[in-house]
Amino acid sequence: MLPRWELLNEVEARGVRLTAQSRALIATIQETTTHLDAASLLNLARKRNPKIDRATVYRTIELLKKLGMIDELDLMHLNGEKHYYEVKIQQEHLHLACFECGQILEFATPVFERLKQEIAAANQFEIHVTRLELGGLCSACTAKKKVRVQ
Amino acid sequence: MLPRWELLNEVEARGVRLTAQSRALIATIQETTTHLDAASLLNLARKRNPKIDRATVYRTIELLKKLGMIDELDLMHLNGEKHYYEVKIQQEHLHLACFECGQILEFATPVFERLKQEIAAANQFEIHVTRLELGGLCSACTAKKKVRVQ
DNA sequence: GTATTTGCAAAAGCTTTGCTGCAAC
DNA sequence: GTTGCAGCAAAGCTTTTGCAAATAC
Repeated sequence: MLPRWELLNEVEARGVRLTAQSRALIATIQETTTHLDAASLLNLARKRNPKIDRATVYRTIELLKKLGMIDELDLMHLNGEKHYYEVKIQQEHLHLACFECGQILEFATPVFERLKQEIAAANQFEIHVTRLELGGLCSACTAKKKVRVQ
Repeated sequence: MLPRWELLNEVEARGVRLTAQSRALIATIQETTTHLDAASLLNLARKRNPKIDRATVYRTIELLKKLGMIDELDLMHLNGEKHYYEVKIQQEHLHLACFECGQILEFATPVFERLKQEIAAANQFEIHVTRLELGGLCSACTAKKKVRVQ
């Protein structure tokens, strides 16, 4: 795993004061390695602090987004319109969503970095956030499909 | 402008029967060059056929998506959670969304094609849909920011 | 004591769905 | 006469917001 933000330390290092609730939420995001949506995050964080409210979840997510410490994903809207969150890691990566089995693959390559540089240069665009998502069939589901066709 | 689907012809060529309503909707999508959301599409299409309903808009969009003739965009959710639609063109391109002025830039480059090939090969993934969106500041807004800072 | 942040509940925004009736062949 | 699509209205899902009460310092 590539280096991720140490969320709690980083946030407080920036002078933001945290309450018990947002601390529980941030700790939950930190230790969870799957892609969390707001509802799942709420459920998990309530194990640490049962009185957390939905509104606090969204407000904490908003904070972490503003600080640039988490990324918001759509994951091709495979399961409705909700958003997913992940701690930013140093190396930008992309998400492959399988329409068949719902699996999410992550992939990083230097070509992506180069592409970003080209985009920024060609358009004089200052890139803050990147979201590259691809939908299709993972290798397992492609294989299954071929069997079916034969 | 790169070649786009001739939506009406193409859809009917695939044996789909269209009603006056979906025909009006598809014609509207065809001739509109900006990124349309469902509500704007409805408003525009009603000029051709005033009795179109919202549900028909969504059902027609669904059809075109399934046929792979339009792409669905989020445009970094600059204006809420709605989706935007555009007729697919042969060359894949990406969208740059300016957080400051809301402008959407489009950009195409062979590097993106190469990246997709690499992704497909490395993951044995059959890519059906691609969504690359970048958020940040366009050149004008970057310039303004610099002036302010000086 | 003052300034924030929370919880609650309600609203908002966008999309989907069930059902009845209309339309197409 | 069947089959299916449209319109309508309601519901659904996720996110946002206003406000009074609670919390942090």
